[in-house]
Amino acid sequence: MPPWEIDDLKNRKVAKIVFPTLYGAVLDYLVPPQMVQKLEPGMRVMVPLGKGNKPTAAYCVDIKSPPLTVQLKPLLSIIDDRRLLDDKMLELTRWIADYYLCPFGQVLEAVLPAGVRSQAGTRLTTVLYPAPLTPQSADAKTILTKKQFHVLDVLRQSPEPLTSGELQHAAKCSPAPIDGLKRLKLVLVKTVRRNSVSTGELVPPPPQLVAPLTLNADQKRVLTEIVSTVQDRKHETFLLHGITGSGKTEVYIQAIQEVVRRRKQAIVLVPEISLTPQTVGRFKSRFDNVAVLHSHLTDAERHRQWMSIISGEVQVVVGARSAVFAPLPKLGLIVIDEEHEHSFKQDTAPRYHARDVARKRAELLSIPLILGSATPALETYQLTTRTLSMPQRVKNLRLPDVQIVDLREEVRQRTTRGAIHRQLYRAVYEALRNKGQVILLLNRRGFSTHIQCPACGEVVKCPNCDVTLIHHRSEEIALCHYCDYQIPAPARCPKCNFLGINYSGFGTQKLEAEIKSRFPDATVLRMDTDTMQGPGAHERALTRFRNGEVNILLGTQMIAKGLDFPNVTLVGVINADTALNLPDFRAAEKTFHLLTQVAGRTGRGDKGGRVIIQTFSPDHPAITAASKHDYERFVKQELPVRKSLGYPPFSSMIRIVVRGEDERKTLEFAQTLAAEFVPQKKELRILGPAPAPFAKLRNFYRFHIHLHCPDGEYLRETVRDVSKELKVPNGVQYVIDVDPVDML
DNA sequence: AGCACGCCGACT
DNA sequence: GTCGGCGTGCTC
Repeated sequence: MPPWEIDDLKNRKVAKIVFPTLYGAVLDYLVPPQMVQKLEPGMRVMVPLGKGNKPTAAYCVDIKSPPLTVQLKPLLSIIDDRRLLDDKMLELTRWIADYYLCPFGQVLEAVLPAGVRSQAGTRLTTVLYPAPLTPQSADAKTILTKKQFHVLDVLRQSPEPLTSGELQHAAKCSPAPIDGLKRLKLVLVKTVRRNSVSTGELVPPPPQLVAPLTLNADQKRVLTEIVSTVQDRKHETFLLHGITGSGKTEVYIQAIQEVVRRRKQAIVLVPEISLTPQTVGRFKSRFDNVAVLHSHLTDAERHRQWMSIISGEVQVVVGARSAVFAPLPKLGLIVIDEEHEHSFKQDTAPRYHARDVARKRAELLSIPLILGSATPALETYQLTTRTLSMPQRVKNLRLPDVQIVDLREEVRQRTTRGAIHRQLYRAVYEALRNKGQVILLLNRRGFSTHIQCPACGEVVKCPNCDVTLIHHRSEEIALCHYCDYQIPAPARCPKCNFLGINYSGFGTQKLEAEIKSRFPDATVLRMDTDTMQGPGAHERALTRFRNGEVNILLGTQMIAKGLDFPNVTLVGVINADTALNLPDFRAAEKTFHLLTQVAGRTGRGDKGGRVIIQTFSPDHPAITAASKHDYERFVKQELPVRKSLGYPPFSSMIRIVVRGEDERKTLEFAQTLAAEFVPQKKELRILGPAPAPFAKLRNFYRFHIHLHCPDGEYLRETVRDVSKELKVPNGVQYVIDVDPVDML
């Protein structure tokens, strides 16, 4: 090979390319010389793929010098004119793919919103611009007609290239003179990407900023600790353990203000349900430029927000789970509010937990992370070294008194046939008489939750999902809450045709009916997935409640979180046991969280507040601890249980769900898969395969395998190795869930 | 994940 | 003889 060719090869670059689909592979492509200058990692490119060299969009994740020998295909073109992911984000996505055992490309697709990938709200347009002055063009100019001269002048005056239409409008001419100028090469064309909807320089009016609130002693102490870490420019994960109503949000805001003063930026993650105008408004009233990322944005809006964020205009991003990927160029702090919420775990691949991704991102950037909660997840409690406590409510408000009602006793004495027993009834009555508002929690929607034939015992179930159908009285249907299968509510037993089929069990619809009949003068509002359809429904309902138009608010767990209404003097839990008896090792923790959170909705005004919990398990540690607002006590009871059973936070866990329409084939594969892990040693424990708690869902049979190991890296490595070699039979799929939060 | 290649049944 | 069934294996 002649030396100049070797030299030529040496100067070539190889792009490492990752595909959106394509099993985890990273492929090498040659960067053509004219693209070497422009291409950077974190841009997307078009590359030829496969024998047909089909042009395919993919991600450039790295650029290297090539080995001299290998034959590589050259890439075709560059899609993006700026980097979508910087080095740290690429490192973060690589970590996610590695940790959550999913293909790199899939992570990249999840990190970049669809609207950004499609460049929604922009379109390719052909624009005209004047040719630079040359001797030839000066010559050509002498033969121009008057009209052509005018048109060229107009285009020269324009600061931006114009489309043909725009130029015709500006120069008041037909296309003819423009065509003439194009022929003379005095006007040139190019294709650019433009906003398809002119945003009309949408500069919002600067917000009326509100002054900081005065902090109490606890808040000041906590803020000082956080601020000192911000100054140190190093990573630290803080657990901000503040009881409900202790003023965590104000601490976040003032910590972020410190960050903004240092010309850095912040992300605040909240559960989607908290992304109400109320919460968002608090941030917007304190910072000049807040971007809100919620699930109701259109692709074009999200794209515009994202561009605004990556350009550095935005100080604070407030958003749900995926906002952890917001591309702030000078990120200085991440806050996760209500960090124990399960909605921070994504339930489709990549199954990442925003809390753990945030921790990694904060580590990579050497910035602090604040995890805030009144009821921290046990993982967080156990694994966080810097805990900041705020054990007092603001304005010295007291936590409400909690009374436990033993339902076994009530049922034995047959005091009522309804859902509201004596003590709760009396408490509601008194609260209403004293002009207070009431919140009632019942974690089941629908009317009756159980339809059973007393003659033959048949229970009406979903044929696709093997769960009981729920009676919805408004539409007189029996509905599956998992796949939406529905039938008209049966009057006869579908099996034996007996006419007196029984409807039993309480859902929110039935509770609403009971309240209306027993408190006919009160205004009742029901909040559950059925009544809260459509954007803004949630907020409208809460506004009515806040304005006092509603006396009693009842609903599922969506009413338990974050609401701050001073006039709520009573919270009633209709049945605390619904979550307690689920086959999930976190059942007790979930129950404790729910009860503590809902109890915190009262006692936020000067009227005080009380809580009544109806339960069949009045002695259960989760319930007694919640009734005393005693987090430490719950933790001390629960951690030893987790330890003895080898559950998180004392071990890492991976759940594998195998599903398929053929029950035998599915089980066989699950058994084969589980057997692959048996020869593994160390402290790796294998449970299953066993039928998943929802053994059949949407016509798929489901089996799960649980793997536990104190050494999480070893566990992931093992599963990675096994799944690499695995061949999966047709009609069977499996899902790997690292650090699962949902065990159903 | 797609998409090609490949090797065996029912059709013009 | 051909169209097409979906099993298996590759994609720089």
